[in-house]
Amino acid sequence: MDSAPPSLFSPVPLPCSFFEPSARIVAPNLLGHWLLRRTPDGSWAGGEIVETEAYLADDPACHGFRGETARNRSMFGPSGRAYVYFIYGNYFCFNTVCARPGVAEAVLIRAIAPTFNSAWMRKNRPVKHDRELTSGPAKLCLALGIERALDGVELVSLPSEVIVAANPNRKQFVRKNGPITATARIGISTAVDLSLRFLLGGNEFVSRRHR
DNA sequence: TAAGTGATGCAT
DNA sequence: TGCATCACTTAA
Repeated sequence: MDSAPPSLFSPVPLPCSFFEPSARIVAPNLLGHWLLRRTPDGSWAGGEIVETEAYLADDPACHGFRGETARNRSMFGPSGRAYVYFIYGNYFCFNTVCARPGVAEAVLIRAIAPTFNSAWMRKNRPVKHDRELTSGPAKLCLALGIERALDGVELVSLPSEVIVAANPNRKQFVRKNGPITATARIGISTAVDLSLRFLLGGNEFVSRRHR
């Protein structure tokens, strides 16, 4: 099904309009679509998004809640771009920017299935089992080589280093791994009661400890 | 369960 | 300028 040779694979990026609604809407809609990273040989690595979190403009847990800074600038830009930030002195996390310019909303990608070019991802992040490869927000950034240089890049344009592409078989993927469930978000200390984490509980690559 | 890691942002 | 905090991971 999803195992076509990466070099023959021509993904179609999701359109800008996909990311224009509130992150609350976009976050569940992203489940089952593809997060893809261009590799040095021009092929694609990545896989199906299986866990997301929405961060909203009026949400104290959102990095943009207290206004624009150098760090969160991309969140205030147009939708369909990446917001990549550095955290805990070691790691990067990857978001898709949503809503219109000036409105700081984004979707944190917390886990993907390592469907395409997992050999390349394992070079970036050596692990015993594929299960550990991309089952967390910083894990997938390591596996895909996502770092600060990719902050702000267009996710809707094929020449980009990172894109979010339409999975033509999304419906089947969601049916097989779903239903989509919503829970509280992970690792935050404010707005802990909001149900803005979305996941496909039947998929083994959902982040481990918080299934 | 806790330590590691350093940028970030707000208080001083 | 200083310091608490942090949308995490790993080793134990």
